[in-house]
Amino acid sequence: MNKLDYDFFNRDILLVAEDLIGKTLVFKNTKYIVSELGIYRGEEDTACHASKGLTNRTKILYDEAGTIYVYLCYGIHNMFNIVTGNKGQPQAILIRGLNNIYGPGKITKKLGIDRSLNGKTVFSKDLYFEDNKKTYNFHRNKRIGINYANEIDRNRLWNFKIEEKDLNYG
DNA sequence: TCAATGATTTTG
DNA sequence: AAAATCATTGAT
Repeated sequence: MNKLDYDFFNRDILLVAEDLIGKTLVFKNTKYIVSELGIYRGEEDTACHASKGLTNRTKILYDEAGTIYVYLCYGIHNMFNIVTGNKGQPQAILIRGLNNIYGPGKITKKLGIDRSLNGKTVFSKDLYFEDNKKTYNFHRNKRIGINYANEIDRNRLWNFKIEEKDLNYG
């Protein structure tokens, strides 16, 4: 019905991110509002894992739109990303907030998402996104945790966030 | 402000 | 083969 399809994700990541913030993630029949996300856009983005080119780890970013990219950060936290854009164009959206839970590692811990989902897609029965026909007010902030990137990329407003007070479920 | 904790990447 | 680097979090 309102399931977000391949064409939705097969666009430039900035367009996808604008539309994905505030949409619903359906994971194992439970619904969550996407309340915060981060954008990592191509080899030119020094904050993006693909800035070092194609490696065994980053090759997943070059895959089809809608592919899931999960990697382990700091040996503890699984990071849940969705690949966007044309195949061969390494872009991914990091899901940083669901409902009032903010923090990419907290989300995957709560939902039980780990690297076994790496390479799967967001077009499955257990995991997909849908349009809830609602609009939310959100803010554009600097990305978090990317001090290793150059100044231009550090200053990009590629973190989108819906404040908790602006969330309404129902 | 700092330790936990391990896959990935580089040779610091 | 060894060291450094992390898209973080929760506890001091």
